[in-house]
Amino acid sequence: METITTEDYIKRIYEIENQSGFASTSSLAKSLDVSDASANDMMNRLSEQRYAKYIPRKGVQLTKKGKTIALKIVRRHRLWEMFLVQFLDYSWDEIHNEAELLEHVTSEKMESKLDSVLGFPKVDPHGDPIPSANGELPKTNYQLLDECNKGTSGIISRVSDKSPEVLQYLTKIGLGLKTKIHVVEKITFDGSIIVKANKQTIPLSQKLAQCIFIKQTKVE
Amino acid sequence: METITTEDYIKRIYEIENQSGFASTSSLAKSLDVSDASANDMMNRLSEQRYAKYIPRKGVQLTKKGKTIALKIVRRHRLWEMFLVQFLDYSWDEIHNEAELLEHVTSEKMESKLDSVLGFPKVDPHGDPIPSANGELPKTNYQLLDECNKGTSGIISRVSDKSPEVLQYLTKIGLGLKTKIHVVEKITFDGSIIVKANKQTIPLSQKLAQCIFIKQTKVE
DNA sequence: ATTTCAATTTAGACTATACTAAATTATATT
DNA sequence: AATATAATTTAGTATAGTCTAAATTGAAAT
Repeated sequence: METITTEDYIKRIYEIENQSGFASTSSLAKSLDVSDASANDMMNRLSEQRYAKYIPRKGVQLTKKGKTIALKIVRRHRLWEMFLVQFLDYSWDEIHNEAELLEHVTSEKMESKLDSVLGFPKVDPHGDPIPSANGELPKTNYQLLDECNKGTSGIISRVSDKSPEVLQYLTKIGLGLKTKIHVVEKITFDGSIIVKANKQTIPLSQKLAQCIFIKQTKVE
Repeated sequence: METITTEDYIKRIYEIENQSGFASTSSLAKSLDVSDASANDMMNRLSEQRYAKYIPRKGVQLTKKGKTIALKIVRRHRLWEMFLVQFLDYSWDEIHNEAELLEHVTSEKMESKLDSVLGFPKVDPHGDPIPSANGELPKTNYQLLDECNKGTSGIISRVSDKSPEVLQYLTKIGLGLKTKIHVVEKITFDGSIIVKANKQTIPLSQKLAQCIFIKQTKVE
């Protein structure tokens, strides 16, 4: 059976692996804020217990067993986030850390009751897809705002950064899920991007534009 | 800061202490299903950290610090139980173990949001009083059914046993919180008690009658 | 007063997780 | 090819929790 710690590692490996194919010792250590030695240790243990395949000096990749756990936890995390927003009146910038704890104390029964009272949602309050009970992840077809050309229109559909600062800032400037935006200008100098939304013209740094996904309505 | 384990010990000490004044090594060990040695160990650690006063060969008693923690956890436990029943459609026999986990991952914010969406409840689904945010326990004035005389009438207001078996059995024979009952007969032979409820005559073992508290409406 | 038995405590060992410091290896640069 | 740098691994140690087995203590019964 998995401990909270191993669940956290597994989930993090899953996330890193999705981005770069392998979770290296140092990426994992940095991401979980532990020493490289600790991460290395855990990689060995996870590999012994067949949650991950360990390729020395390269990193780990989850096995099927590991991936199943990861998706379970991601599912629970996202269901809880929905729940906090819809039933406890939380806002999208306050939920990540709470769900980070709740995800580890969720029974099958609770998971399915949550799912049901929420009306079987497909995405969470940040637009992240919620894996199904049997571990399937709905495919989405979003475009990174940073990669959209001038003239593109779309609807904000996902924000990948979960830090309160970023989410609060977006709220402050009037951007949230479902907001319609239009790319007015791309500044080559610093990669920033100027969009129109809610009848306002808003400049976004490149870094910010790299956290925002839109569903395109018009391609230029 | 408290770990989940120490929180569990503290809560259990609180419960045992309320019943018998002291939590002894063996009572604690038995109740938490650990060895006497482990319980003894923890008693020492809790005492070092000033959660409890340890009287050798006698047992522990919570300090003010310890009692504050205990009440916090009890509060969270009972709020979650309410929540599971009211929002997730759980029944009273399914909630104890779930709340046992949730109570340890509950922030101040979550606690107060729960309290508020529930309408600041005073008791949980088993009739147990919910400590207030500043650690006060509403006083109740209930009578143990086992101690009621023939002729007494009242309303079931609290069930102290939290095991699914007992709670399911009560449900099955038509007894729950708010059920009106009347003591028809007390059998000296085995201590059992015969009550009338929902127009039915129901025999209850002494052991069962010792789990049920009523609010008296008529004393004989 | 002594014995006996149950409860308590101590001793020693194990696991999971973390750390720091040192050693090793791989990669990139000259 | 030789070296410098960065990443990884190993070694050794710490802490919180668990256990079993042995030693101690206290209280009840003879």
